[in-house]
Amino acid sequence: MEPQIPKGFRDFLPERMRLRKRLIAKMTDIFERFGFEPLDTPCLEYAETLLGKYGEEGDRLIYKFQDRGERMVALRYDLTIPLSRVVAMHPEIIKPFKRYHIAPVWRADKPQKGRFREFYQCDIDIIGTTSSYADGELLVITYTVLKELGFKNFIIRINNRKILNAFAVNNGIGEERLPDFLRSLDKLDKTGLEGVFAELTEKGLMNDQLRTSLTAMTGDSAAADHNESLALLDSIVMGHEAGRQGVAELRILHETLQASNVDPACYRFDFTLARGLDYYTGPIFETIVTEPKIGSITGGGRYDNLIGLFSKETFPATGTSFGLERLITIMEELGSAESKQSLTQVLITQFDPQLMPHNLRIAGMLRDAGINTEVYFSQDKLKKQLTYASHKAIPFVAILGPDEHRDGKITVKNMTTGNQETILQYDMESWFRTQLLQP
RNA sequence: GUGGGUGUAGCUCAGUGGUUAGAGCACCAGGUUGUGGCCCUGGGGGCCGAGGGUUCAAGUCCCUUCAUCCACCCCA
Repeated sequence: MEPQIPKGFRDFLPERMRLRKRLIAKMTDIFERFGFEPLDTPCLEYAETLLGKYGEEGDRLIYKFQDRGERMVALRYDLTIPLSRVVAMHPEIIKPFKRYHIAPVWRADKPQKGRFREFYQCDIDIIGTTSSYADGELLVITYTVLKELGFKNFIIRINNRKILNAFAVNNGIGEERLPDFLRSLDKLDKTGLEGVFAELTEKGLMNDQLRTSLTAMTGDSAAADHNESLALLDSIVMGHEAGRQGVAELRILHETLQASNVDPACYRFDFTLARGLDYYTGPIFETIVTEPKIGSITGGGRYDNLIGLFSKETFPATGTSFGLERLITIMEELGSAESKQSLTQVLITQFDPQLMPHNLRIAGMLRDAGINTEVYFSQDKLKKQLTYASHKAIPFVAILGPDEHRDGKITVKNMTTGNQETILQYDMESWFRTQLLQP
């Protein structure tokens, strides 16, 4: 039969897998540095747990089916709802609860560049505090991760749902039309002000006051100075108490970023950021990269009411998510991806089947010394064995022939330089150690 | 869900309706019976995505279908 892989799903061959593992290790390291702890949950949830949490479009994209007990189950759509369920089921968890979760999620979407049906999210969330310093910390972590991965041209866009609400109220848009309004506003980057006006008109949301306000707002939305941007935001929430509070929260984010030495060029208070999910209640943020056009690479925000859906108590919460596949796509396009070198450090060639026990013994010694070692299994010509090492980019080869064996020696070869020497087996470990330390 | 592009060797792609469908790279073997990369020689590989149609003749034209990529919607 014809081998096939489901549409939108992918195999990760070793070369790519090495990069993925390295990235995940890096993020894990940073998350733990900030005091986050790991969590994992099942890939399957009851459908009712997920449905109705992501809006209409979200429900359509959830993979769902019946299990043998005829219950509707669904593959998780993100990591936030499972987290909410966990927190609601375990009220004893000490707050604030800071957890990270790196795992695949599934969406029955139509695949595209940088978009798949199975993809990894890397989430960090802080449950149980309303402090804006928590939101600020998420942004500092976002910055740290991208910096340490070697990213240069990225901008963290920051806004607050409270400000958007205030703006809508002040400009005659009813609460029930807010999601519609936000969706149109979010397209400003793509379609420009005229495009947004056109779409708002089509939706019947357009009015003169709105036109004036939006024109005024977006005119200098690219204000270089963050204090100016914040002042501008103040002016649009005029007379709206929750809106004022929203700006105050952003001031704390700004304070946090400044005190953490985050490059001011890497973030922006951006009134036009809306984000799709309905459940955000406070600060929202996402990161865009300018070089390869690929959409956002991180996204998140505060969702103080979500966990309440699963519990009598309410839990304030804030979180953000990194798109692993998109980070990788960018790293590959920018050429900062991993070298092709094998993880195997030494290949022990087979000279004579009679000597295999000695090959195995030597391999064991090297492995005990922490050196990744493989033995060649077949009795092929030495030429072929070296070709194998060469093609797999294994940096060192050890040859044990009858001559070496007789003298208790071994021939060791550096495949990069081509140099080789015959040394005592006793000295082998320190020889490799010295060589491996060199760049 | 809507609209476009592309399907020829493992990969990247040539191929004016007209013999037996090609190239580069990759792969295998030999040149070298204890030594990879460079070079030379040779070799294996293809239902030209699938199905139907037009034609004396189809990789090439038409229709259908599938796959894939891109854009929209939405999103990481």
